Amino acid sequence: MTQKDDFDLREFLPYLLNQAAEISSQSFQRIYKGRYGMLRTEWRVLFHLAIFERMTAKDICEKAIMHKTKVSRAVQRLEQRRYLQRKPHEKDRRHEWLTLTSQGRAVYEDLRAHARQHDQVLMQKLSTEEITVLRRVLNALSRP
Amino acid sequence: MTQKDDFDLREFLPYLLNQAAEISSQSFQRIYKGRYGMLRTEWRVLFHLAIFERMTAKDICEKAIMHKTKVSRAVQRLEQRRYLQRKPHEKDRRHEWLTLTSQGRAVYEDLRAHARQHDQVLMQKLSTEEITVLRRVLNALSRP
DNA sequence: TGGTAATAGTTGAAAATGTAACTAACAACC
DNA sequence: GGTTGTTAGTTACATTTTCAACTATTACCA
Repeated sequence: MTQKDDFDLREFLPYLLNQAAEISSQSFQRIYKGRYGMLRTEWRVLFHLAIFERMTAKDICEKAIMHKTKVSRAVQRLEQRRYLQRKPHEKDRRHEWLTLTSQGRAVYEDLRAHARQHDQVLMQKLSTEEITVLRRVLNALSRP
Repeated sequence: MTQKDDFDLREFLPYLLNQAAEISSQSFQRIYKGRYGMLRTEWRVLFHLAIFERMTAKDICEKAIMHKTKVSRAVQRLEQRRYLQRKPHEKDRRHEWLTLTSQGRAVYEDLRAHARQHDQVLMQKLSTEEITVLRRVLNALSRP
């Protein structure tokens, strides 16, 4: 199994990004899955609602760059677990306001602590400057 | 929809990495899916076989950090399309050597050209130094 | 040697995701 | 005001992925 071709996968950004995303997500996944049986889509929605307090599904789609069916299903599951509530939108009844329940917020706060800790561990592999550059670059690449 | 919590998702690495990986993969996906009806797992296996010439499924699992069932199914589909061949492993008949057919290699070469081009476009958003740092950092984060 | 454990890879069922069609509410235009 | 188009969100179905169980082969070791 010796390398033959000169194309190096380790320089191909979509590949590298996926690999790094996959690996760096795994230990956090064990936490939200293990403690609350949650999926990736679900913690993302939960975090957005905690941070922005009140959003419609559409808002979440845009902020999190998730497809509306993913958001719809994540919202359903979070509602079933009583982590969020839907409230009617007075002006436009096509929308629904979504907010976390106190139970949902408690889950968020627990997960947030783990997220911070998880990030610390990841960042130990990097220098301060690398972290700055990485965040800037990833934000740039995240805009289509 | 105003920000309430002080936790910033745009600093949380697993989130950022996923976002960037997702976005940057999309346009490449259109290529391998559109031209060859391939899945992400499949181009990854194809590329590994092209680069390393001869591998077992296990080798691919390790290099690409993919689960063995994913690899197994990708191999099946690539075999059906006559992009790869299986050959018996003389020493240990639990293994199989996998190699690309000339047809598979042609597909690879086509996709490789698109991959390079795709990477060029992505990198236009970044400075030379940022690219260097990014690659180094992503490689570091890709090791569990 | 024989019996147990480990490994490479496959398969089937369940879970999750993607795609497209759908409903309900609003907007715009005549 | 009624017709047509648009938007938010849901649902149904097909495709993919995950998880656990399975086969076949080799390794270990008493």
